[in-house]
Amino acid sequence: MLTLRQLQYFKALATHLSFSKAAQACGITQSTLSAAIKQLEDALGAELVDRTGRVLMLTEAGEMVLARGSGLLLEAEDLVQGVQMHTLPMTGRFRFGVIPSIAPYILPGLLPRLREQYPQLKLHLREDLSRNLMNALSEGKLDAVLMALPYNIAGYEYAEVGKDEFLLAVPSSNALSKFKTVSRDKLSGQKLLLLEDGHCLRDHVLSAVGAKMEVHGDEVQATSMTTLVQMVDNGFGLTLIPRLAAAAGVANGTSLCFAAIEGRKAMRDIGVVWRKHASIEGNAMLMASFLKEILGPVLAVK
Amino acid sequence: MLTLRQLQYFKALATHLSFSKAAQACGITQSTLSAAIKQLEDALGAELVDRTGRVLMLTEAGEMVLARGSGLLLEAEDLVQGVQMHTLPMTGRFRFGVIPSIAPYILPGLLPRLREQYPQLKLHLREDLSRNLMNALSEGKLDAVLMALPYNIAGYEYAEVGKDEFLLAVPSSNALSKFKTVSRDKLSGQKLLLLEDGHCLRDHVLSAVGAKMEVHGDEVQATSMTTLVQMVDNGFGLTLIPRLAAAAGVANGTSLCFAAIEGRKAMRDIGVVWRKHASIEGNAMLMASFLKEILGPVLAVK
DNA sequence: ACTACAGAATCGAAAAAAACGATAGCATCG
DNA sequence: CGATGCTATCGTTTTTTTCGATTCTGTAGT
Repeated sequence: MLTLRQLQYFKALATHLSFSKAAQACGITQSTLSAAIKQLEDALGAELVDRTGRVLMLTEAGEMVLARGSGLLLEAEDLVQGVQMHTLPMTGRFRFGVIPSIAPYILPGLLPRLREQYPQLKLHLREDLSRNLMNALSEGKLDAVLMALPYNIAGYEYAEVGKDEFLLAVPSSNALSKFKTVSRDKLSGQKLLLLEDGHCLRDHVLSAVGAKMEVHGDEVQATSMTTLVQMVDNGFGLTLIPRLAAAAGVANGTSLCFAAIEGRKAMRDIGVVWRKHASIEGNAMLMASFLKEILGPVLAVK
Repeated sequence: MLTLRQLQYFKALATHLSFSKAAQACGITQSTLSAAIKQLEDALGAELVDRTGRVLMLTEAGEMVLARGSGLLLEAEDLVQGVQMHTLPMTGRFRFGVIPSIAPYILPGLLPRLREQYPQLKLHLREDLSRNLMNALSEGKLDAVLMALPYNIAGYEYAEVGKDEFLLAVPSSNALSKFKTVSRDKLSGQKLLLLEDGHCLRDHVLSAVGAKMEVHGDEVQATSMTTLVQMVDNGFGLTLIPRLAAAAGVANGTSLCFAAIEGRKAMRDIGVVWRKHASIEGNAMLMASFLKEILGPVLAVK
């Protein structure tokens, strides 16, 4: 008879491609896992792994079982969560991914209030690039992601939290620093500093003003917004800073001046993303509206 | 920890709404089932059944678990089938539903050939009305259904086997019996005999010629095509018989004459239906093409 | 109100399954 | 031709499942 545990073990085996490593990862001995896999193979009437080669390989049937078995495990987990959620919303575990250009500027204000309003919620946080967070989301390793759009979230659910305006960050030495607002034309020829590749903020900033400005190559890519601010402060160029970060004081201790971009607003959408049909949906939406409330004063909520 | 067995037991409980009956149905004792349900409730952290009332009732959470749990069980079963199928097509169990207006006229020719070509296939047959077969299909109690269209099969997969022409069955005493073909106009005023309600053949025949003919009420509804043929033979009226049944000799021993309907062909589509994404798909399609081959000489395969 | 009854919960014992530790088998590689 | 790194297998221990018997509970009938 097929059991979920067998699938779980097999999934680990498929991930580690080693009986011993997989067993270790599952917290059982190799012999137990070996027996479980054999059971599974018996239940299915097919070999799932090819043990002949130098390295372990999944058979065609194995690939099939991995794909559908993973889905089954996800659904099973989701069923449990769904029931728990249904009985008591905003309790239990909530694994929340947040992108680096949001996390540091929102969490300090968020966590205490969240703990106050939903003391039962066990929040797990992970800060990473959008791409990695979305991967984790699809594999069921995260329940929801707080990220910035535009981003391809086809096949996912989305709840907007607010719109985050990009402000031009100018060192006081720069002539532009005396303006409250700056038109895109004035940016022509200015040097634009960006975060390193992979940060969605980089892409969003580029699409907001990139065409007008001179983008530097690899040598001047910052790994964090803090670094970026320092570089701007030292006259390496200009950059755009989300209002969220500016309001959180990312430029404290520098002489940076902020100016709004005139004309078509330069901004990104911030929102919560989760898997379709996931039973965490209730919590995700509650989290989104909670964030909206908190960020209302900061963001230009449309 | 959630297990598939718990879900299985819970599903039985939800069906029978009685611990003892469900246990009996599962082939276990009441105490075992009771314990399993308690385990499940612990794993999910919620009461699933309301034991207080006169009769057992599912809680809201229980309904949820039933719905999603059933899906999970279906998928699990499908996974097993899928792998078995993948390794060896046309082996193992194949639960096949066939409607009454097809089964008797096709099975005698089908079964021997099927056993010859696919000796490994364990065929389970069920003859019932389209509606009941489709219900069984959706609940995972059947793997595929051989039925006649038009019928609402939205959400299912379909492979056509062939087109089955309706022939006018006329007793030799009737003036129409001397024609090889009959136009619809000639049918005006003739009495039309039909199968009892629920048979799709009834609906198909009605839509083929019903407008032209005089349909009798409840008193002359036959419960099987054999009865219907006898009634026609005894002069109670006319009917349409699928070529499939005629070719199989449904009118043997009677003096019935068959005539084709002129003009727009009166016919039904015969095909195999199965659940979308079911791993039985390979077998279902093989079965369909096998049937097409066998029925080719009989049906007017377009 | 008391009793009888039906059905679910509980308990201890028995059976089955899972997990472990140690060891044997089997490739690959130096 | 060992040595090495893995997986399979075996006997034992531990845990889980199941059973049978009993107790408990709520309902209906007297």
